[in-house]
Amino acid sequence: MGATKREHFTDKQNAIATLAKALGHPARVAIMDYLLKVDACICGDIVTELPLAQPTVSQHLKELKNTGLIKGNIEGNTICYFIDEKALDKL
Amino acid sequence: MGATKREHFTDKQNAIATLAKALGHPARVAIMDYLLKVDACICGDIVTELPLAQPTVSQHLKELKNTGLIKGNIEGNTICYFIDEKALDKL
DNA sequence: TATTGATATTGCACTATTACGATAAATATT
DNA sequence: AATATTTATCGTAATAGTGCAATATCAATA
Repeated sequence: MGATKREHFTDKQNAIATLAKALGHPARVAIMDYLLKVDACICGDIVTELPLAQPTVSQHLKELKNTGLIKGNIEGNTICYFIDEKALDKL
Repeated sequence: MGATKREHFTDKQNAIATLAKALGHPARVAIMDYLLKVDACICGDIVTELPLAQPTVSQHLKELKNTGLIKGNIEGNTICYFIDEKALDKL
């Protein structure tokens, strides 16, 4: 074994667990903190802000995006990330 | 690599992440659900309630206890688990 | 005290997560 | 078009988490 048995739990329990898991890493908490503070920013700012390499940050951003906590707008060369207020309400 | 670089983040960010991580598994959400519903119960009830083997449940209970979300009173042969209201307030 | 019952711990197999260098992809600039 | 800039993806090493059978522990009871 080794994999979480999600199918044995309710949708609501899985939904809460998924949201909680997304915030279960300090880097992702730090990203949310930062986005709350600056309202919206480009990805590069977050990479500068965090003590992690760019690919690692990109990976964390992807996870936050996948759980719907943040969204990203492509603006030419850069990507503007911001918190999805709807998702934030769930918390 | 592979381990979370906790030392690079603030205490608050790590504290939030630790709490969130504890709730980042549906089994642990289910345990909290159950304890909220019945107020307090003995460990065996949780094992019966969950679709997981006893050692696995015991492990999840340990994690919840370690993060301070629940507490356990030894009552003779059994252990009575209940939610720590103080910890719940943090959420 | 031998047995039963409840919970915890150990040991192990398996899967998932974290981190980062290298590199790709795509737009902007020269 | 060539180059620089920004972000994503790939590949991979290291660590962490999940689940369970077997077993240990410890109180209750026969």
